[in-house]
Amino acid sequence: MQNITDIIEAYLKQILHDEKKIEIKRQEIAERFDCVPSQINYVINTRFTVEKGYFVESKRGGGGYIRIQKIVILDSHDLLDEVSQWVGNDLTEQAAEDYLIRLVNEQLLTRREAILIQSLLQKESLPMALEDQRRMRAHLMQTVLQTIKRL
Amino acid sequence: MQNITDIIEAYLKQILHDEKKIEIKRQEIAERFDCVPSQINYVINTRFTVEKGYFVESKRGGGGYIRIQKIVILDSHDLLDEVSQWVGNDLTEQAAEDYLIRLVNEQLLTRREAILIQSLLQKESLPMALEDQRRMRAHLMQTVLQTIKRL
DNA sequence: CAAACAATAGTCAAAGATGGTCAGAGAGGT
DNA sequence: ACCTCTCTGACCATCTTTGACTATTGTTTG
Repeated sequence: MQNITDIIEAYLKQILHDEKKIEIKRQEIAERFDCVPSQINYVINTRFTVEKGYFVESKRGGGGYIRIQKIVILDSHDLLDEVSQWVGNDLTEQAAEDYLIRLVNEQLLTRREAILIQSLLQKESLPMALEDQRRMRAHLMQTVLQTIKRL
Repeated sequence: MQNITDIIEAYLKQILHDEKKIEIKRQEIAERFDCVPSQINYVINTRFTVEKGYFVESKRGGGGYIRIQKIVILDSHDLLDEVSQWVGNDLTEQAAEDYLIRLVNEQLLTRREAILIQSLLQKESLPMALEDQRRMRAHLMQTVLQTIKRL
């Protein structure tokens, strides 16, 4: 945890813990953490993705900003359907993990359950060509999502 | 006990005696013991395996690490190993269900967990030829059994 | 108002920083 | 000699950091 990305991620998440939404100036954050501005894009692209449950907007030009919001879904059924849509029929290992963490955070799964499922979705568990693997993983994830509904 | 592998193994285990989990930088350890970095992989692959009760994670790139965790040994490990033997590399849907029920009865899984896993092992979730299906099911079940050990 | 200028943010590819793999050399025991 | 375990290094994979170039929006100027 001594790489800048993790530090900036922690900083932003700590704020998001209290506020529901934050608005930053890319340049300011970059200065505060003494890094190049595009580093901020990297943080956002890797740590504040849809899979992880964030919604990001931005505007360029004078008075520009980057706004990060935690996606709030009131009804858990909706969340399941939405994740189902995002998953589609192609899913990487990383995205699967992100979704599972999300489901744990939304208390639709326990940590144990998520770990079990994750272990089944990792590449070692799906011995087949990469492309088939992703399709299979998506298929299994869809099953999980449907199963959660009737638990 | 004069080879580096044993020395590094002892060093790491001594730390793991106090801490439940350690996180190292491959390069640092290699330097400390004056060996090539890949030596560390050798140590981990031969001395910190799942069979020996360790769980290892790692990350590459800036801020990378290797994390080693001791798995808590349950008395039920025998049962898990036994089931693992029975399962082998061929498993029918019915047999899978029976084993899962057994694991629930032995309180190694909750009912919910078993249902989730079962849904992933049913034929609808494994779209492939029957024979491959049974092999895949066995493979996934083996993963489950291993994973339970570190839950 | 259009053109120039200023102020932001985005993209992308290259470089940097780690860890992983694997085949072959080396060492120790039988 | 032969076998097994250890050690090494070249090459690979993945994640992070940087910076040059691009795109968009707001402001000023002719």
